[in-house]
Amino acid sequence: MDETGNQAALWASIRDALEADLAAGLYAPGDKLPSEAQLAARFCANRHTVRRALASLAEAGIVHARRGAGVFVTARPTRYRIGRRTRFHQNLHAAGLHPEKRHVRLETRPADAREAQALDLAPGAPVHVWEGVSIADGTPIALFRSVFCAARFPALKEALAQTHSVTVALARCGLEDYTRRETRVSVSIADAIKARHLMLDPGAPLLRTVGINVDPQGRPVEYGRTWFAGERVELVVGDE
Amino acid sequence: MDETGNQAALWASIRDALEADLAAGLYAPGDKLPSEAQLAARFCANRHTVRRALASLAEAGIVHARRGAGVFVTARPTRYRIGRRTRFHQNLHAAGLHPEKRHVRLETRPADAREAQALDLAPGAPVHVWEGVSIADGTPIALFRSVFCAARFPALKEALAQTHSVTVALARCGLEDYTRRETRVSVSIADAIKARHLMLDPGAPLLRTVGINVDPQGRPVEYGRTWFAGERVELVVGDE
DNA sequence: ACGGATTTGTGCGTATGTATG
DNA sequence: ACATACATACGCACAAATCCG
Repeated sequence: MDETGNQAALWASIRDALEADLAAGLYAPGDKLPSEAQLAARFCANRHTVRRALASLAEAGIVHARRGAGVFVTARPTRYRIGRRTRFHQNLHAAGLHPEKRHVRLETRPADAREAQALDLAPGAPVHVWEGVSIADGTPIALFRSVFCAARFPALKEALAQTHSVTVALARCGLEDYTRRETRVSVSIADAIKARHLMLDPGAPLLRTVGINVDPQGRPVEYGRTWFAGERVELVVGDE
Repeated sequence: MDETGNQAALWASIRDALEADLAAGLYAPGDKLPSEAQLAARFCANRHTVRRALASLAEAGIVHARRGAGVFVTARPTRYRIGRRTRFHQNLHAAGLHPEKRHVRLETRPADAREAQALDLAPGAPVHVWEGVSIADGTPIALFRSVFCAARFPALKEALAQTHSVTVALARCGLEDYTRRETRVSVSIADAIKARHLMLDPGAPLLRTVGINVDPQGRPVEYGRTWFAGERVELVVGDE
């Protein structure tokens, strides 16, 4: 019988008990659960029965097992909302996290072909490039690279260096508002450099977004690429 | 020198030429490019210069190299738009692809906790579950699992079996219109079963979306989970 | 760098209760 | 009443990955 009827199966009770423990914060995200043998002893059940319960939790993405290591509480992915008004600080602050941005590179250089096309500039036109790591509550969330037209926003580089915020820096340069025209999402694999910045293993899956922010007249102002740590982020679209 | 202004660097020209070839469809996704030596001969440049161009393409995710094998065109043809009006057939048909859905499972069973919560049902309430593979031009794009309230749409199972279309089947059951309330995007890793369905290697990264479609009154009607083949799909959000 | 202990993954065998026809 | 199928539960053994001294 499923859990359809009169009596709950033992494994389902174990799952519920573990789920309650997790909800109560007894085990924090990233923590290792007691070994299957220990759990079997605690619930006075066979290890297979415990495994059935753990499988149910794993299927729901609540825990995940690593052979030889243990069963771990899946770190709650931070929900990152993407839409017409994607703002990093607002986004994470609303989620109760402490957002932070660390500089990796900030320079002015000629645009390459893709950047020029995205920003509707002549190839080789000077652009400000800001690269950094987005951090929430101390753990790196994403690596970003934003490109802006340097001719239109001459003072943007200093503004970014001072404010660490695209929204504020653009406002200082006279742009009151901007919106996201389109975001494309794909997967990519962390190379050695991205892995180091994000504190991941090389080869870890990343969520790659490419977006263009436009001014109220619809002209592109920012060409942004972001690589999110796949295991730490869930993107949310809709319901703006 | 970079492409610092006056004159385009040779490697950039080579990259642009290759990119044009790719855009022209000269090399199809998955194809192997000519060897670096052959390309060097074609462009009358040193192999290092060709490698610089290929590196630029690889960095953009357009090609990827496999040591000892060659440089391959990254298969990322399908841009799949997600938004308030996500419709599989429309979506791919608009992209000039031939969409198709293959049944994997179609059954009625009690809802599990998550499904019940998503659809706002009592736990264990009967739901129709439709699972299948979305195919575009013969290659599998995604694995989907859709859950509907069986009490509200008693005839939906047959309608799905006949029409292979959520939109049409729901219309037959009296629901004229529905919209996507929210979509969550995350990465996951293909297990053996998903890999077989999607014709991928186990361990390949997937784009996982979880979405809820609601009727005009805002009541949830479909709880849909989809696993896209990461290397074959790019999700597009915005500009609806 | 290596070995042994720990932990999860997998397979098989057995037994029992329950729903189905 | 009976056979069958299925989910549940337990036990044992070994493989594979990991951890730690």
